[in-house]
Amino acid sequence: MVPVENPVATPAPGQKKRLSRDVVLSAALELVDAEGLDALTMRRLGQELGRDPMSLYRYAASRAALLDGVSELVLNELAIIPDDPDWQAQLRRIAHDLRLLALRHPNVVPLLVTRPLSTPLGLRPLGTLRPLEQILSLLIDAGFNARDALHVYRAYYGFLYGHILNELQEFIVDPEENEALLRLGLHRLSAREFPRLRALAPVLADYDGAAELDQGLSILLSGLAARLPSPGHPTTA
Amino acid sequence: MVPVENPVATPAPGQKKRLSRDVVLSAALELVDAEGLDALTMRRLGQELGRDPMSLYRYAASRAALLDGVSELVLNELAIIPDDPDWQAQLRRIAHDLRLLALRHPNVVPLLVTRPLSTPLGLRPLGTLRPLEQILSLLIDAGFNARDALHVYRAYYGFLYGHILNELQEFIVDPEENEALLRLGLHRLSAREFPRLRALAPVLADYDGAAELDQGLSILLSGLAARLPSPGHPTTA
DNA sequence: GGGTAACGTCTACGTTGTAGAGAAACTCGT
DNA sequence: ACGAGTTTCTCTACAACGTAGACGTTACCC
Repeated sequence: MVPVENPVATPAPGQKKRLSRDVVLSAALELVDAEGLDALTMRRLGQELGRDPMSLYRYAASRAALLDGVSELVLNELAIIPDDPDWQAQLRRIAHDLRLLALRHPNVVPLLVTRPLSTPLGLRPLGTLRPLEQILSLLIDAGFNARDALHVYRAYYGFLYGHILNELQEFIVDPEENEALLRLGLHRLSAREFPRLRALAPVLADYDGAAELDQGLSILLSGLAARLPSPGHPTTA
Repeated sequence: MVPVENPVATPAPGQKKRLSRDVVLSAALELVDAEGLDALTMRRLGQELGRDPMSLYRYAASRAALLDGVSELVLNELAIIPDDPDWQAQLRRIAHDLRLLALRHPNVVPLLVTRPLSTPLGLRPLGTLRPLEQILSLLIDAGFNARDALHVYRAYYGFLYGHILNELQEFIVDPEENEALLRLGLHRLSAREFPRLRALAPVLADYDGAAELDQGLSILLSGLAARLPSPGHPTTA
């Protein structure tokens, strides 16, 4: 009998096949999703893949590069269709998509947010620059000039990231507990120094992130549209 | 001769006086400002203070707690005067203050942004909750009901943090280099895949963060004011 | 002084990222 | 089918890290 394609048939899923960048990054993402960023060590990831930790360096030059890879992988889940002429609707959709993505991978958000701070724009993983490029394209195609497109992008992405950070911060600690003060750990706060916060406990506890995001977007997008030469009529600049 | 207040006069600055939480945190902040977050290790900080690393544990229970302490220290630089009835002006001022603070301590921003993600609201260092409480106070005193105040706060802080992250990301790499494409490292990008980004190099290079922040705030604040029952006339809810 | 508590140091352990040398497995021309 | 050449993976080792626990040292109070 000739050897089969996969020489050692490993019934247990994902044990000993050939490695690849995607396999490594996916495993890394899985680990981060399941146990948080700190759990992602080279040794642990190696163990998860049934491989020597050192083998990983073939697919990511360092731990930092591995983290970048994970960011990239996650951002690839975001689809941007640059053909839609209705830029506001498109930006709205993308915002909600990104929000859901963040909720799906909350442990990755710190990466998305902080890694770019230590990497100059041009040296970032391409996957993380693609959304930027595509949104610029979208806006320019919709009639903005390049400079204005950049302004819109900045206000938009700034607000979007801000919202996501905000929402993730307010995650409930102990869903078992149903007294809001306790659930958020607010009982520790002195009632004299933090009366407002304590009083807001119930409101804090039921946070509708999607609605809040949408309202903010409405304000921002209509404000931007009003303030800039409306797309389709390239006026000044 | 009675012993003086400071028993051992150490002429060399900052060598051997008694430690204290403030001394430790300040040294930590200095180190982070100068060399980045990774440079802040217990051993290194100990060395910086001329002390055994272990002594630090008297003043911060762990490295994580030390980081929280640094966040707190930085946020204490932010002054909020809760008496101003002109909430928009006040929020504007605070936003610009926080922006400058972030530019002064760019290496601390990742802390400000990510630490809260791993700490439930109520368990955060008090110093980091105080701004929240004070801004809520400000808004409520200005006439908002509690629920609306929270909405305003969220939109505002979300946008503010988003802007700060955005601005810090676009920091120039090599100020010596004066060709924008090169300065931002954008020359690495394929002209086919990233035409928009590359074309925007000169615009990216001269980023007026303060102006951009201010415009965004204008949009947001006036939008919020228009959308909510105007302060002074507590209507619904 | 002497007792007590706070402060600081020492030593030691387990874990981390990763350099460097080598073994093992795959690929391909013949 | 086979050996050369390349790619992939493993082994060993090291310096640096966070921190537990026991111990010495200093400051303070009556």
